[in-house]
Amino acid sequence: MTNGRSRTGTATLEAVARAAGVSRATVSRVVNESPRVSPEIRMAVQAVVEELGYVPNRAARSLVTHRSDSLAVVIAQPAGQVFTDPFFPRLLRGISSTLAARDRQLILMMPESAKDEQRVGDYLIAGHVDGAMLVSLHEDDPLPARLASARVPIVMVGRPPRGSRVSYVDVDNRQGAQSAVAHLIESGRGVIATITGRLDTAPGLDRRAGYRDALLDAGRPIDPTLEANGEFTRDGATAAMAHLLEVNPAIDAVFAASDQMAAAALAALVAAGRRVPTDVAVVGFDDLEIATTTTPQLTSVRQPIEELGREMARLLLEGVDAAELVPRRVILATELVVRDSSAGVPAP
Amino acid sequence: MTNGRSRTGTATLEAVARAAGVSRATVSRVVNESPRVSPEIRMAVQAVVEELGYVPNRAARSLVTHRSDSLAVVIAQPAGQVFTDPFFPRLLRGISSTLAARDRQLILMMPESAKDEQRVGDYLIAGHVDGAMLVSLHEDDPLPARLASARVPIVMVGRPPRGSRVSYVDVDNRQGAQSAVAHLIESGRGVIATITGRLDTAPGLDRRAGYRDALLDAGRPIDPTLEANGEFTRDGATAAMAHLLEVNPAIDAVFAASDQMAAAALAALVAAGRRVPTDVAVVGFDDLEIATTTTPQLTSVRQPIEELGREMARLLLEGVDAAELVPRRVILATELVVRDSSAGVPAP
DNA sequence: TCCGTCCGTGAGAGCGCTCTCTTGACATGG
DNA sequence: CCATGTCAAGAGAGCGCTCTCACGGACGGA
Repeated sequence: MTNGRSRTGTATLEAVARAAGVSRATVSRVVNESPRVSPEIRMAVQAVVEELGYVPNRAARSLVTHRSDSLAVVIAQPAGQVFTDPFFPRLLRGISSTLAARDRQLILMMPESAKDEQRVGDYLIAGHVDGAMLVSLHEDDPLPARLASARVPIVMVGRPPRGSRVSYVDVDNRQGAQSAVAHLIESGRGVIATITGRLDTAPGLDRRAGYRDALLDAGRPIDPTLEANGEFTRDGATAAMAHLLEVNPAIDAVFAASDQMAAAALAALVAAGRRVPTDVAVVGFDDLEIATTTTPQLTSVRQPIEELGREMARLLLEGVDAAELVPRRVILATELVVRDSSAGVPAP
Repeated sequence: MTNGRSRTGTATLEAVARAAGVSRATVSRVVNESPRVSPEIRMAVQAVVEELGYVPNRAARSLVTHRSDSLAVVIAQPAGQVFTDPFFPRLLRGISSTLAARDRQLILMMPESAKDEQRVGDYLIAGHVDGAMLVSLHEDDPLPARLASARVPIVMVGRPPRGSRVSYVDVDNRQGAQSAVAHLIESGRGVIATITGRLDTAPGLDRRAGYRDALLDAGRPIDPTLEANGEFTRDGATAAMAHLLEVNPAIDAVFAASDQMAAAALAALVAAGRRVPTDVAVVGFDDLEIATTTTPQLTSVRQPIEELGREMARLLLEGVDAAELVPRRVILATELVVRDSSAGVPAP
């Protein structure tokens, strides 16, 4: 103790062993739930552990097992980008809940520069953690490959680009979009447009694909003039909506690939004199808070974000225990939340 | 290695010492930047360290130093409560940046139940971390006291209740509110109301106090009928606004203790046929995204959240190194961001 | 009854590091 | 010239744990 303050929890294996009249090894077995201990001794030792408030020293354990029992979460947010929605907290919560249940530590790393990220890589490769969860890396980030070649188990969130061989967890963007558009079709909408997200991202592409799926499923044609790129931004969506109305005034429904864009589209529609949902129905994606603050409230596709986190952690723990690194993936279903913006049937 | 996979970074102090032809102790001195090493030997050892890619084993170091070089962040979000704003990510980012710069690890813990929190406490007290940052605990949470009595250095965010003797970092809510209201006064508003937050919270009280300060500073009286409790909720603010208009129809400005409430108040004003900002000016607090999505955009008080995080980490690191636990506090200034909702001068 | 087997338990090594103590080289002062 | 001081460097103990191996008693079959 360099600072002169004492810590509790000072009980050691040795102390417990002495108090219980057994050897260190036996206490270790009890603590680690080895079956090779007789019931009586187990009970006796557990009692002493309880009494002394013994907590294993992770450092000592780690030193010999070469396991740290801690997993890293790397959130590499592109420089300066703001956190505009509660995605990260919810994801972290999911991850945290799984790790806590398995008695693992969550080490959070948020590199802000390329240099930071280099350091993060060094750290992870040095074996200080048993594995890492990678969130929100840009497409050409070298970290996944670096970790993979150092044989550090990793799990990513979101479908990785270029079919790289890593484990990942994702939301079923395609099916989510499909169900949203199917809902519009079922509720009687005739001319359904979409405002797509950035088409160099997996969600952007997948959500457009889901939109097309739904149309084709219903035997309708794909009309390129009903698709406009909103770049996942508010301004992009405003422009896209205006463009769509101009090219195709008969539009009576819009599926936007994000709630942000849906909100902007809604405003643009109102500005253009359309009534929502009477004249035009609007559906978003993500089910953020903004979906409930617009008038009317937005129908949207809800993502199971906490579960995404839980699955990431679970997958990673499996990977850590596995003898070999076999890439695995988990795709989670979404849920359509119907609100006023898609209610009613269009006027005849 | 239980899983048969090898790790890099296997170089040990011993290996470096052998390669450099010195003793382990000398390498240790070089690595830990002890001045008691001759320049030549230092250089030689550093070269070998570089060459072998040696990275100290934290577990081994921790075992002898009784320091973990890791700090916990405990986010105890009241059960089920949603994360509606980007406060946590930004705070974490600030914390992370300071810790990374000092080569410390950030261990994130998000207890979801009382049982979880008990475990978190056990963990922290067991000495696995050098200190803890506590975020968003409810007022009667036993954790701070528990940690304090176990002599675990802690720092909290937000003024703690009942003048307890812990270090904390906070935003100057009072001054922030004061500047917002002063701005309304300066721009010619005559009857300024406030929608307060929950008055059992420090921010709720402090922001109301700031509102009153500004009025008194301008030589105006405090009129209780101009204060209505919005409970920090949208619905509460809607009701509060309606009530204020009823009691005092001459209102030409409203200071709401949060952007959420300001947005609701704005909607209520519009619904009541008032023009914003022509008839009534509206100012919020927090400067969340919502402040820029309303029409007109909201003037608001911006909090330096990243800096809050940085200060927390800095304060905690100081506390860890200190010989004694002396509670310290840091109060950060806010910044008024003027937008359209408070523009112009009221109609005569 | 004797031997082989099984299994609960203990002894002891050693994980990689820090830190105290010791050693020895060299400079300085009486 | 020797006592003394200074300082770089090494030797070695030991942090708290796990894990292998050895041991000894119980048990079953011949």
